[in-house]
Amino acid sequence: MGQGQLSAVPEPKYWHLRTVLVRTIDAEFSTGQILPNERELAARFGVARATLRQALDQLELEGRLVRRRGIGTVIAAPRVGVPVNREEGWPGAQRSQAWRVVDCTTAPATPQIAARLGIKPGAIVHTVRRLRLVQGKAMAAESLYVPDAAVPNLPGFTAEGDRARSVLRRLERQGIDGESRSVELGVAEAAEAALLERPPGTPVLVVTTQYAAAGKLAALAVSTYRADTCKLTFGETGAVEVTPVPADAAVRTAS
Amino acid sequence: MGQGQLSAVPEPKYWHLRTVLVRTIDAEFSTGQILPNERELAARFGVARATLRQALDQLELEGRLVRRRGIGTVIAAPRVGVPVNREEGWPGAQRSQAWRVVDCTTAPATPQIAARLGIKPGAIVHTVRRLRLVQGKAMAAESLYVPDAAVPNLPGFTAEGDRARSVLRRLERQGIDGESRSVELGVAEAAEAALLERPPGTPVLVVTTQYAAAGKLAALAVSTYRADTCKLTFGETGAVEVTPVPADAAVRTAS
DNA sequence: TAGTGGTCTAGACCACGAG
DNA sequence: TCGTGGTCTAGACCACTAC
Repeated sequence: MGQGQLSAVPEPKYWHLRTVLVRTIDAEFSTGQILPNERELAARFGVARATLRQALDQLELEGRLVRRRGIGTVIAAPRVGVPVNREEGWPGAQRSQAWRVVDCTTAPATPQIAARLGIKPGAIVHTVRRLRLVQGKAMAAESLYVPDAAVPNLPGFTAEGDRARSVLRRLERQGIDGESRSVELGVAEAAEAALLERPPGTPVLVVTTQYAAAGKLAALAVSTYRADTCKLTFGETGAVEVTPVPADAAVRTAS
Repeated sequence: MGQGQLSAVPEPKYWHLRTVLVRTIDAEFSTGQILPNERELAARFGVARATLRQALDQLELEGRLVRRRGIGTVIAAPRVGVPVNREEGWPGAQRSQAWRVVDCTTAPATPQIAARLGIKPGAIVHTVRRLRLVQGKAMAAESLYVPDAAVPNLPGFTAEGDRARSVLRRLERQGIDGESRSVELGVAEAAEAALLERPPGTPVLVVTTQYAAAGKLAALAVSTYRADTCKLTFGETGAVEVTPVPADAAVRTAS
């Protein structure tokens, strides 16, 4: 691993440092390998540790590095392509082991949720929290909001696991007419962060899905995907699979 | 604006500070207003400026704040919903003023691009860079890679504006059979950052689209959307528009 | 010129993981 | 116990904007 000596350029040190590190990583390191520790790297490049960390922050945001306290900074595996579509996301897809129910609550809707569901504030809403596992790892946490009116006359279960299953089965049975989605950047709050086994503030891709059935909004799903390890994929009709998924990044840089 | 006094909790100061700031902003500030300056805020909450900045970093990542050097920290407007679909993205949609061509180059493909296009390295590829304007502001920068084989016998224009138009018109005429997309988090490199009028390292949503025509990959688009101001929307068939876009955030918190 | 956010430093201590 | 990354501090200087 080269020595460095940042030239006196008008760009910030941490940005130049990032560029140098990208080159070094691509050339001399491979997935799973551990970088020298931060204090040594900082010394090697002649910068303060905080400045080095600023560069590492960037690389972590890009999914190139994972930093583990007590372990070190390791080269991350390429991001996992996670299909986001009706088959994968809709509660009906119980057959695919993609989602695992965490818990389920039934309560009057908060004003915000009511507004987004298009129902009266205070109307009963079931909230099913689920966890999406990919290759055995928690990749996304979801809150699925279902107006009680959309799944009327639920059996009077007491166990929340039973109610969750009941709600999901109802949705599955009635099917959906369509869905509309949005994706934006967010940070994981405490609860989500815990489910995703990450610290609070972890960047996430927030996927908001509206499921329509019988001309009404049947459910609203807010899913937070780990931005460090996930690449959301949206397959579409008629698409031709050409690329056998080449390496991974470095392509945007190569424009 | 309240005084603060961070309680001695086991969570990091900057995270607690973020929570306090979120509440304060939601309660006492509205879009466009300017927060007290960083030095004063730090003093008010009894923390170092760096710690305060860590909290502000989070809020900026969430799109709640925009910090302008020489001006101050202002409350950001809600994110703009940006439609991402065939009508908006496909070069054929010249009628919509969404995209503006920046430049166009014709050159042998780099190994990375060749691999992703499923062509031989060194084969000729046209690269059209475009800028997506929403409400007059630059929201996304795109590199559209088109194998020369997909648009054969282009007229021998010299001006790159003409060649760009020519390539796009060809694509438009032949139409597409389908497309497949992926979305992931990235940071803006120097060139993209300049187009987006943001500093290098700005977080972006990277949308990669494969356009298929006649059973082959006709084009590959890599678009980088400003993560701070954009919410990507994917409209779908049969979807029911229920929400008239309520306020904005704060809903995920309210789960 | 004065005020803002952006960068950078040198140091300290803490929390976690492995031995 | 030791080494790692995570947090926090107090201060300095720079770059940009407005006046």
